[in-house]
Amino acid sequence: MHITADDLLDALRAHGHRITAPRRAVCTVVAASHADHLDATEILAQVQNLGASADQSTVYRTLEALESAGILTHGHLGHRAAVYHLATEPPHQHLVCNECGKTLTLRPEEMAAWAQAIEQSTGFEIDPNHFALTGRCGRCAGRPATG
Amino acid sequence: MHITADDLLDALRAHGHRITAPRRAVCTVVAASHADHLDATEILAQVQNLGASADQSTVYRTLEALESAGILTHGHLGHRAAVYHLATEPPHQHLVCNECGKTLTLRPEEMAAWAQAIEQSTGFEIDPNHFALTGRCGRCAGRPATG
DNA sequence: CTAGCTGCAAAACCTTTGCAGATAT
DNA sequence: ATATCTGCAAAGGTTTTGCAGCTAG
Repeated sequence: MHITADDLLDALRAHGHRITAPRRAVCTVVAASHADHLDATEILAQVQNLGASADQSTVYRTLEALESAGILTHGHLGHRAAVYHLATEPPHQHLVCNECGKTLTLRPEEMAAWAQAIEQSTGFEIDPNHFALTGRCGRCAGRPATG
Repeated sequence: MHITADDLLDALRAHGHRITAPRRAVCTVVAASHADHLDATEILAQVQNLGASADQSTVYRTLEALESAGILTHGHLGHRAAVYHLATEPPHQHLVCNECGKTLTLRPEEMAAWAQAIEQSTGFEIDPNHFALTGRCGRCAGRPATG
């Protein structure tokens, strides 16, 4: 089951944050965008689409509150603004093509073996959500996928 | 052998760029920092340490010229400014610890098998230089390296 | 000579911050 | 009642851009 706006509001409450109209709107947008990767500007735009009003700084502060409640995280897809996703989404590594800008997502299984090998040899525990890897997609590299 | 400032200047010339005093200075700094990862501000500072003068915008424009000549690349280590390194350095993936900020470097062999697996299943050709991966280092995760 | 480079200054971009007034609890 | 939140406006840091003049080739 997907997280709802109320779940997010509950998480805020549980962490001692207050519930206000702008926060309700941001939570509604974030809950509705569970699978997308919206940046703060896009979140603001959708809040306004809802007929609500909020300042950009309020959006950032609300997103920060959600992150501090452990229910939201942000990551970086290339040079654009940070994108936000629910912490309950399965962790996934993004691959962004330098040439055409296309983003693909690596499933956890495709990361796991490698991440574990790194972890064993270096002790380093990779957080796949935070930064995308860049390179060239199959089309741009002229090397179509075999799978 | 390492690349010298003259090699960099030759590369610029070969790509139809002109050689000027600020460019000589930037190339000297970049050649001298072959193993480091300097950002544009640090490069400017070192240019000035050399007694040369250059505007920040000239530094950026020179770095861009070197990149367009294919001899320099930049990458992102977390949220700081972009860092530059010679394209002739062996490709290496950086791992940056979210907690203590420590950066470690993965040797090409540690990337290769995984990168090839990704490439075969998705066609995507990973450029390991561009973005660091984040996570927690062994010390911060309380999980010391075994190798 | 002239295309390309320079410094300066200003803008763009994303994000954070200071503040005085408003509001949830 | 009061700690927290809000909007506004301004600043932060990095990078880009416009421009008039300078300079390498």
